[in-house]
Amino acid sequence: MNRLAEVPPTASDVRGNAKGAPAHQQVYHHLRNLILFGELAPGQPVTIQGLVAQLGAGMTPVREAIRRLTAEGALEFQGNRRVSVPVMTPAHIEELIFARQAIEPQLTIRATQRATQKDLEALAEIDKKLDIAIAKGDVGEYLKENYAFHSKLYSISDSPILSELADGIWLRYGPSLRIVCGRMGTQNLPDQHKETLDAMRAGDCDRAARAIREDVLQGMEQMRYALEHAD
Amino acid sequence: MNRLAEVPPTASDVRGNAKGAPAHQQVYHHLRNLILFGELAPGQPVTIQGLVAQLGAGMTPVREAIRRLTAEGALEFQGNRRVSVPVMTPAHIEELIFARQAIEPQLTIRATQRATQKDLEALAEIDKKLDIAIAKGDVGEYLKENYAFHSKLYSISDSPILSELADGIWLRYGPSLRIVCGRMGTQNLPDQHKETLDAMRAGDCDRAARAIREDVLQGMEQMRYALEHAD
DNA sequence: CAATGAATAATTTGATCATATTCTGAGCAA
DNA sequence: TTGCTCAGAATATGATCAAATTATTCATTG
Repeated sequence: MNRLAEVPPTASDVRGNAKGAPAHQQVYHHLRNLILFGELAPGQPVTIQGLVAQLGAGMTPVREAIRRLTAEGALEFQGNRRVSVPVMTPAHIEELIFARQAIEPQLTIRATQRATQKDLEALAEIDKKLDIAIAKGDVGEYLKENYAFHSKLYSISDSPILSELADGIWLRYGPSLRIVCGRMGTQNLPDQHKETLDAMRAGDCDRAARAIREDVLQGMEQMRYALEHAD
Repeated sequence: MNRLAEVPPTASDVRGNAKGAPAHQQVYHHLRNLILFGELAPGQPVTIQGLVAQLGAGMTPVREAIRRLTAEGALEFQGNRRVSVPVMTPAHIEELIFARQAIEPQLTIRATQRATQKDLEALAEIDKKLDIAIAKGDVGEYLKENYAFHSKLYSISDSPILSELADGIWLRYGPSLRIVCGRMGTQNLPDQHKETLDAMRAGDCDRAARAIREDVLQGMEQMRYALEHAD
């Protein structure tokens, strides 16, 4: 008993996977969301047997999910065969800043070229929810909607490889982002989304790219600053 | 019997891992090299049981290795639960070109800043072997040494995240690169390595970055051309 | 006598495998 | 064409083995 499929949806309501999906995918998505939205703290060890107990899944699916996340950089080997959530260092942030500002503007350009009316409306919708989350000071909701905005942008761009890269990068700073936001609240958060949307509506690739680049840089610099003044 | 550890080294001589490493890592590295150096053709299906038989490993390690490579984009799910080596499309190349020319120059800049005399000598050594391989028309050797050169550059840069990204990208076009080189031989291959080395010796970051960018672009454009005139 | 620390026992966790179950797609019958 | 059956392949499980960490013991020393 207590299989994953039988767990009540409230406990393990995992977004982004069908009910009938293979267990290893469900575990993967569950764990991924945990990491992406900061449910797991940096440095926290992730044990196979712990997840087996927590999710009511078998060892093999859990194992595979962990390998996958490890390959994506969302988890890291600790030399001895344990895995844990990576801790962010200034050097890591440096690299992530470069990678994001190199990739995301390009995705935005492509998205601008391909966006339909429907796409723009969907983005606007997400951005509205984001504003509400900020106004309410709801950090968890902010993280989800902010990710949703960028993620939607990726999917519009119709660039699977670059999207995957961007997604992978996002996964790497999820845990730390949560910590930073938790400390600073939702005020002073970057939001160049409206400028981005305006530019996209006008079909102005370069302006949209610049806006996203600005959004990315502001967010990352803020995170860097917060982490440097943490300990 | 017939465990991985007991197989004679000739059969499954897997580079880049210690003897005592866990089986899933050994399988991973083995399969990775197979893909990286074009032993597996694009489109070719990769079955779990096939690898179990071929490598003399158990199912679980093979399974994990496949998940990891899939996460890295070196293999892809085919919807139904088959896995195969991805085929390169013009759209994919487009994305890979952008990603490489965005990331590798930055890695080169960092490598130039950090390179010791020893590092430069190691690079020169690899480049010499590369020249020999080209002269001999040995495609397999060319692929290995060319990868070795860039890989060494990554490691000098001391930028783990960007290096991992670059490595992942490399993994995606390995199979196709093999095909292209097999068809065209080793003539007319790009080699801005000497220019890169010169610039690095002089500590000229920008010149080194430009040289690598040129190297990358030449190689990728050649591949694009070859693939477009393939079918 | 208390404190330290090396040696070892106990426990936790990871790695692997054999096996049972489920799923897919090809071949065949209606 | 549509539906059914079945072989083969993927998925999942729990048992077993191995490694590593933690706890404990006990002799030695200040």
